[in-house]
Amino acid sequence: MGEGAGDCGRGRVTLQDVAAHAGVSRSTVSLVLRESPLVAAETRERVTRSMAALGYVYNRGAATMRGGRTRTIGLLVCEITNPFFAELTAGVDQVMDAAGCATFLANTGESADKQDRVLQRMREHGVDGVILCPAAGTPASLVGRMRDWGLPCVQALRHLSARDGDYAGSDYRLGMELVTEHLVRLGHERIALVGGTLNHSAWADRRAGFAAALKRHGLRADIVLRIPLTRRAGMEAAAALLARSERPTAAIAFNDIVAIGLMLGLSDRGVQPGRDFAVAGFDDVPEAAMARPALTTVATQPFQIGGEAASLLLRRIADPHGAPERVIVPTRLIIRESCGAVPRRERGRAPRSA
Amino acid sequence: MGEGAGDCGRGRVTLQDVAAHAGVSRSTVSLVLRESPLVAAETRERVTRSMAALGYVYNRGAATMRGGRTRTIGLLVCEITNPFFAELTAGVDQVMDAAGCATFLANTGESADKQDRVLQRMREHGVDGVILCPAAGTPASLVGRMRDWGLPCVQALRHLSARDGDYAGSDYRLGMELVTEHLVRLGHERIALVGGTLNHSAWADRRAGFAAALKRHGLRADIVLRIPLTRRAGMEAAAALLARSERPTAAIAFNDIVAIGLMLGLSDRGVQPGRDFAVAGFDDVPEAAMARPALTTVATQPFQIGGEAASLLLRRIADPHGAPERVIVPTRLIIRESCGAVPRRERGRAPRSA
DNA sequence: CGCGCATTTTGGATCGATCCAACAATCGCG
DNA sequence: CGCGATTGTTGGATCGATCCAAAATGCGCG
Repeated sequence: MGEGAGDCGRGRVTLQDVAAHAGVSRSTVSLVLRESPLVAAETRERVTRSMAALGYVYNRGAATMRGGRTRTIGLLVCEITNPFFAELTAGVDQVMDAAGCATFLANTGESADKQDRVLQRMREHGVDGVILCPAAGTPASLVGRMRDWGLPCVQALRHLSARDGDYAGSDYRLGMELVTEHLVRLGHERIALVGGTLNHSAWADRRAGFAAALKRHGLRADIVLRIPLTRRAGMEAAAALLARSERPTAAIAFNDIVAIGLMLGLSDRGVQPGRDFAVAGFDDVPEAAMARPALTTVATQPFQIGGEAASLLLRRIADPHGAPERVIVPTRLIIRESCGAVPRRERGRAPRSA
Repeated sequence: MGEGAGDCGRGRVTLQDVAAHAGVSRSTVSLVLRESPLVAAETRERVTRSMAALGYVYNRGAATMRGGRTRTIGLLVCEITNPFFAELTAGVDQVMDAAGCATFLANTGESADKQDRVLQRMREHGVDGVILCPAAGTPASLVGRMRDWGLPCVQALRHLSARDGDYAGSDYRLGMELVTEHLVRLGHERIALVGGTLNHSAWADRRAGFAAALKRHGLRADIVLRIPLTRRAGMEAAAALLARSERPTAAIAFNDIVAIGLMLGLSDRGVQPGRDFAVAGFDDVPEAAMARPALTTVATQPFQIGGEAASLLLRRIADPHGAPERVIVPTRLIIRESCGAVPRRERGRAPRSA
């Protein structure tokens, strides 16, 4: 069917074909495509009809060659199966879709090697910019290297250097101070921090907030466990916590997943979280409200962070030489049941959260 | 630094520049790039060094124009924040990364409109193919339309027509028969099915399996609830289940998230899942093994499905006119505690699963 | 009518890599 | 030495859209 250009499908309709069909020149069709006010209404109408009739598809690759942008960005996350990164991704997608940009996704799996490889590939594809959740072990020099490449980059959730480059994330430090203060107010003096095995800013910030809050009250921040960030590892960490000589009465986990595992491990050992032991999480994933007891945690709004990171990247692409920005999405302490009763015995049972 | 081509960064190094630096022609550099055996070892060496010295980046867009593939594919998922789709995405990423392809991700949010828009955009970017988890309400004609476009497409998890086009997914029907049989064997006669609000093949298949298994035993499949696929809706569905005149003794949920919500709702109402009421899930997300009681469910291995979908798409791109394939990843019934005791009273407490 | 001016339209050059046919260099061998 | 085969290398044309300077068109007005 149609102009009989090729044999069987790969005969793509070009702007030239549309021009011939509408009886105008390539240039005019190009102007119509880009909604230039220069073309007469009647001509525009005719060309538009020809495009529809031939089933024309814009070839963005060809357009790019003549010096333009690709309207394409890259998103590198550490672990897409982590709901936290999945939410971030959804936020990025929403903003980028609205801006008419397509997003390359790559799951680095915390491997700096894969991250390098993927970044290289995205460069070859000519992405206009990148949103990067740096894998643990990424050298801080990467930011400078990307600047040399002329590739706009927004770091998200984690950053390689405290002052360098664009960044969107939460104030983990403040969030951690909030929960820690909360536990101290409830009377806890021996509070454990249960973190991941990897070193990156999201961990350093949490740890700093934890230490700062305890220090303010003359308490020591010396109970720190480092375990894989899985439900199961959290469950197993309960034993380690209970076995300590000076047994802690509360624990704050790096994230909700670990906190929920921790609660399970505690109750499996006859220690009821929220009554015999306080547990707090971080992130406020949907699961947290549904846990039993419902989990006290710090909301970090990853979807919003994703949206902010995307908007910031679009701004940076439009103005590559602008001053670096750091967008901090506020955290909120969400008080539920899991830190409820300790150390005073509570009256009956804690109220259900809505 | 370097050749001083442009003013401040956008002066990209081209193949021509490399050629000049190495004292050969464009064509030779191009051959080196594509690892042709035609180039002399000494020349190859020299060119390689020049590329490194100038910081050359391959421009895949330009290469594409001359008729080649983009080495780019599109992945359209319904809801990336659903762990099931996130796992699928990770599986796709793994295979595509290994094949040197970049993946455009789009989150359609079950909107056929957004799906159309995104598909169009991906066509403009010249993707070599698409992995599509069709949004609910997608017209079955889409498969044919994509064929007309000459755009290879693998449907994943859901399909628009039972026989048309390439597909990778689980055998939901068989999986559902397995759980249903399991519950019947345990003595249940009034079993509820708790599904989502949307109509698509993943629901139709489950429902068919449920009905078939019950019919084999002369039981009626008439208790079917349709609720949003969230933990909270599952929790609220417990009330509806318990309120029915002929109260069911067991329920199978569309997925684990709903099942876990259901269990919470039941125990909040004093009905202990696994003892007073049997609950089964679907998918086997990590959370299922950690729930209390641990959830009996059907493992569907979304990561593997993603990998299979990606491999199939690569095959289809290599051979666009090959016969359609349907890859079915087997399901497994995972028996844990949540269907334990009913209807006979059980001795003591169910054993903990490892 | 011819000129200036505003409005539309146009063809050639261009982006950066690939394809292809042709060419240069080297070698074996009768 | 001449010829064909083999091995390396090359320049011109090409992909499809955009940029730009220039041309065509229409219109008002002295």
